[in-house]
Amino acid sequence: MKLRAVGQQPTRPAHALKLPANDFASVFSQQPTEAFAADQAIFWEGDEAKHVFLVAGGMVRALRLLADGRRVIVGFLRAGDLLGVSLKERYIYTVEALTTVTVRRVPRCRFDDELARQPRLREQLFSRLCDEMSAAQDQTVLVSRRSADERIAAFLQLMAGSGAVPRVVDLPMSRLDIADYLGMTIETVSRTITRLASAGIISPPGRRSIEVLRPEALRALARGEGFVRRRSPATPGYRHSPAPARRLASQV
Amino acid sequence: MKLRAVGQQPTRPAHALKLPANDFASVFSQQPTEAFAADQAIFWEGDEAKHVFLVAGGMVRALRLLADGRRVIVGFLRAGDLLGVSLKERYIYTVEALTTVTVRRVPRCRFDDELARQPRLREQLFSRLCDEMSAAQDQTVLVSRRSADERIAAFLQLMAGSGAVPRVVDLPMSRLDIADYLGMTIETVSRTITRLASAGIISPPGRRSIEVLRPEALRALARGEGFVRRRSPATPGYRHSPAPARRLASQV
DNA sequence: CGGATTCTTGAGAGCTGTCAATCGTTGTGG
DNA sequence: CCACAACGATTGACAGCTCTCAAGAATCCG
Repeated sequence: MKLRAVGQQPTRPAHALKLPANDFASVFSQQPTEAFAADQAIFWEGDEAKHVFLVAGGMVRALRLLADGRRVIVGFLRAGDLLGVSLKERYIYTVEALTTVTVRRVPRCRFDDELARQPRLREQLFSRLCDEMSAAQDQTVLVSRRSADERIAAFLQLMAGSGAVPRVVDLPMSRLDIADYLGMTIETVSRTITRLASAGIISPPGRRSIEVLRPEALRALARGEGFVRRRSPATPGYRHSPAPARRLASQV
Repeated sequence: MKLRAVGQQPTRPAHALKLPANDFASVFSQQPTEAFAADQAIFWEGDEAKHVFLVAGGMVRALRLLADGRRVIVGFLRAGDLLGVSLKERYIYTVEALTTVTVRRVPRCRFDDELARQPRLREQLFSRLCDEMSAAQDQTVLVSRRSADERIAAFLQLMAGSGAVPRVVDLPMSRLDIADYLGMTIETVSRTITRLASAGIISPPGRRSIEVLRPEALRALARGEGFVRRRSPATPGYRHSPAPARRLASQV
């Protein structure tokens, strides 16, 4: 099971603040790093979960494959994130290198031992699981109720990280990866990026990076405040689709 | 954090099989039950997570509200499921009674103590968290890549439970709840049920229950095998949308 | 029995997916 | 160093599924 979604800072729960810097790195630090080339699989969904991995560098995608070839990316993970904490016999998703990636691994039983031995490690793990859970639900929300504009905006924010949105956001993944994460097609991803660009919110990007011109506008979009408020929360006139869809361009 | 999705049997991981029947119930058994009427909230997203709850009877919905009133149901939980194991300071979703519900609660710190004291409780919790995670990703997959037919079929299977699909599936929740769980509108939910019914897969239901006439057909639909296989898994001709959409009726 | 609520059904529109062609980049070989 | 193939990304035209809006049926409940 992956831990800590991309873009979330490694927040420690309040009660863990004063602990010694005893984090997962220590469990893995003795292990050699292994390198994977882009698009190489690190493990597959359904494999016996014999190891737990820590991403040391680069970025990976976690995905599930449907019977007919449809693909869903359930997360992008980067340095510091854990892979394969399935706590079941088998991995629940496939993990593939997105860039060149280095990881360290420890046997599952060893990881469990450390957990049993170190209470604060448990706390950290629980905390990460919770973040993870929250991120998974965020993705569900994103994909089930938001427009293409909102999805792309939210995605850019996610990839920008949690701090102040930097001027330039790096996108190590292909359009297909983005599409499979957001539940869209590459064409719609492309069109949406173009639309946001012509609205002046982002700038016509290099292929693998995007410049954010108006962070507030992006944030507003990502939060579903697509320019117009609709009505009072919940109950009577209940809407399902995102926004009365004023054209983006009209707001520049 | 909710645990164990509806419809999943309470599988114990293999290594826990021989443990004494030392499950979460014991932690809660001393606590009095509290009752909630339908539509009453048990706790809200963002509330300080002071308690952990065990559902004793009835069914609840866990949901997230978007700023504009859009609602996403992230799970339906029933007797035996845990509520509010957030492991963070605050609950990450709202929980409301769907039917009349009884729950037991223990203070968060007490729950943590028990966890610290009882390794097998930890194992169980981890196991449940993993199931939960898996269920959350299933929902993402469902909502991001599947047609209305497939979503409803999968939903019915989920509500039917994991055993042999019973003849009659009970649906304690409203169409709106179903819609908000599946990322659709009530109209589409309704139309889809009608369509499945006229295809002879289910029978024109009572409002809150559905009879499954052809479990295999339902299962095939739910698994994305919507009657036609498309092409070889993954790679070249990569499709995003569910199916070449032969009319359902044509297969009766 | 009557009002209110929920669900169903209908007509139409819109957003996103599909198919397809073009553009631009990357990488290879002459 | 340039030509060209291969691939990814963009753009266009069109279709389709689901949403919106609206009205009517069914059910619930007082």
